[in-house]
Amino acid sequence: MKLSVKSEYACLALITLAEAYQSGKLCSITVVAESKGIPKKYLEQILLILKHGGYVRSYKGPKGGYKLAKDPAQINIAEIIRLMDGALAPVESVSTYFFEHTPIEKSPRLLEVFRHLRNYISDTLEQLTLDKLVE
Amino acid sequence: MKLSVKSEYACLALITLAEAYQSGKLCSITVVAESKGIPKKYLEQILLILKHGGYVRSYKGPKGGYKLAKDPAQINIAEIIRLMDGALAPVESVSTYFFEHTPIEKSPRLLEVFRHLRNYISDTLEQLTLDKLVE
DNA sequence: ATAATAAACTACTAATTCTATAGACTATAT
DNA sequence: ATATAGTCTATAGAATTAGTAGTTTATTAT
Repeated sequence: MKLSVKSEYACLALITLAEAYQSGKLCSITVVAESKGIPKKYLEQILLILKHGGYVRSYKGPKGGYKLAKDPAQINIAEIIRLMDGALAPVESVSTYFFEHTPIEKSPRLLEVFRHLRNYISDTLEQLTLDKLVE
Repeated sequence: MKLSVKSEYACLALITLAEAYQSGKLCSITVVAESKGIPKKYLEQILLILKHGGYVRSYKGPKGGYKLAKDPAQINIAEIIRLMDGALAPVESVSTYFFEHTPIEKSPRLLEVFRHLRNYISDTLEQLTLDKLVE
């Protein structure tokens, strides 16, 4: 019931890019990694996933780097975590994305509570867009 | 951001024992395992942890088995999950139990949201006592 | 007493996941 | 041409998870 470091890194990287969004400037992997204390080679993979997900754009060569592909207000934390870690659900079977049989189904009331928690977390993080996270 | 199977098994086992609580009858590991579809030898370990945690009492020998050590209304799901899986926090650094440095600290606003989620999950599961889960 | 039953305990293993590193390749600005 | 910066694939070490195995201890019934 915890967030992966990978998701945390993804959020931090996007926040960094969101801060640079107004100026239109690019940020290199190195700059992002150093500003947030993220291992550079690991961040590389994370940014690639974000790129394939359509959240960032990249430019090669000197003066190259990354920038957000859309407005910070159009990117929410829920979708980022889902992209990096999979479903947000506290229990797999509560997920709306997959349905796997898990033992907890044997208690409908417990399942109900976890479903509620999933919705709450989901709603909260869907409303949390990058513009609300820039300093 | 998901619950372990171990926690799910623990909750289901306790619900089973809560259902037998009024009658005062004991439930053997075999009975609990079969009624909830839990691997018997794994459940054995889980019940042992619950016993050491003071949640259940056990009796050896023929006619032996397990029963709750306290009233179902005195046992909440939050403490069970903490016992089995550790802190409930969606992010370690939000935990009140340990303080470890995690990357997310670099964004106080994000940390704030996760802290809120932790409290919400915690409060919800602390109010969820076993008596509310019996059929 | 003894056999049967059921919990207690310890050790182990197989698979998966997570975090991170390595290195070769491609594109681009100067 | 060269340096810079992203792309891609592979891999490795550690930790965790879920589950199994086997032996020991206590208790009940015969």
